[in-house]
Amino acid sequence: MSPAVAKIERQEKPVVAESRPALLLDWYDRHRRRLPWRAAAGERTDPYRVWLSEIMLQQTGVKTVGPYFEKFLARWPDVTALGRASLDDVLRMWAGLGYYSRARNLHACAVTVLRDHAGVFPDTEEGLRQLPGIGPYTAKAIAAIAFDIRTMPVDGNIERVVSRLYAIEEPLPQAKPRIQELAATLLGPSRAGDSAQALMDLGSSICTPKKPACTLCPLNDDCSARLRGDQETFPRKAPKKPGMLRRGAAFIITRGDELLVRTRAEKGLLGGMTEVPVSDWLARQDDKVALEQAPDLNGVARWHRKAGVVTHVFTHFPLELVIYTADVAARTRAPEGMRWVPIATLADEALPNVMRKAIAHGLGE
DNA sequence: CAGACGTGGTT
DNA sequence: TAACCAAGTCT
Repeated sequence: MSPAVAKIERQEKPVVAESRPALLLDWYDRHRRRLPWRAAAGERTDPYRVWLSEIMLQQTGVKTVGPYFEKFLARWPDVTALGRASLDDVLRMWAGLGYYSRARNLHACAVTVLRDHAGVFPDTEEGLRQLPGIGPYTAKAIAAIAFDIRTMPVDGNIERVVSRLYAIEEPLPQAKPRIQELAATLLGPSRAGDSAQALMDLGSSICTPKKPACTLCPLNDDCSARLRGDQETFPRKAPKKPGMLRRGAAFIITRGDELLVRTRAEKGLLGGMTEVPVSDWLARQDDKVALEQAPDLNGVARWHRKAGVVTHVFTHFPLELVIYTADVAARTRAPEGMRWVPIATLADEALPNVMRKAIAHGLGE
C-alpha cells in the first residue's frame, strides 16, 4: 500500500464528507432518470421548460405531470406563446392537475416575462423570485438547473436526504434553515443543477420515505441516520390534523344535450375554474338546506335526488356531495352568471375533477 | 407562522 | 386501507 493511500484511509471520515458532491454527481451520471423536461447529458437546457416543469411539479408527482407537460409544450412551445394565450385556455389545459392558483400564476408569469423582460427569463435567483408563482425553492431550482448558478434548492426529497445524512432531530418546518445550509454543502465547484437533480433523484428512488435502499446509496458510508438504524424516522415532523367533513349539494341541470355551468370566483378553492351550480359546503349541512340553494329556473325545475353521494378529498377537508338533477325545457334561460354548454364538449372545459365526478354521477344511470 | 390550496400514487 | 406523500406558494 502506498503512503498516499494509507493516509487517505486514516482520514476516511473527512475525506468522505468532502467528496460527497463528486460521489453524488458520479451516481447521477450513471443513474439519472430521463424525464421529458430534462435535457440529455451535454444538451443545453431551456429555461422555459425548466420553469414550466418546476411549476407543475410543485406538490405533484413526476408521473402525473408528464402528460400535462407534453400537452403544454406542444401547444405553447415557448414563453411568448404562453404569454399570448388566454387565461381560460391555460386553465382548461391545467384542469385535473390541481392547485389551480399555479395555473393562474403560470399565466401571469408568462405575461410578465413577455411584457417586462422581452420574453427572456431573468437569469438570477433574485430576479426569478419576483415573478408570480416562483417562491424560494423554484427560484433556486431554475437558477441552478437552467443557468447553472451555484445554489441548492431544497424540496421535500432533499429535506429527507439531508435530515437523514445528519440525523437532524429538530422537526420541520423549524429545521428548514439548517437543512438549507447543510444541503448547500453538497454543491461542488460546478454543475449546480446536476447536483440538485441528483439529490432529488436520490430522494425519490433510493432515499425513499419508507424502506430506503441504503445499500445502493452513494452516500451510505457517511449517513448518520443509517449508522443509528432509524433512517425511516427522518425527517422529524408533527402529524397534521385531518380537516372536518363538509357536505353540500351539486345541481346537474340539463337542457336537452346541454349542461348548466358557471365560473367560480377568481380566488380561493378551485378559483377561476368551471363548476356546476353547488350549494355551500359546510360541516353539519342539511340536505333540505342545500336544496334551498338550487339555482332559480323560474320554478320550472323538478328536482330528482340521485341515489348515493359523491365523495372527494381535498388537502384540507373531505367532501360529500348530494346530487340533484333536473331537465328543463328547450330555450330555458340560464340564470344570471351561468351558461349552457354542450355535454359533448365537457372534456374541453376547465372542470376540476370533483366537478367531473359530480357530473358523471348526475348524468349516469 | 400556520392554514389554504387538488389530486393521484404508494405502502 | 388509511395514511402519507409529491420538484411549494401565498397570505
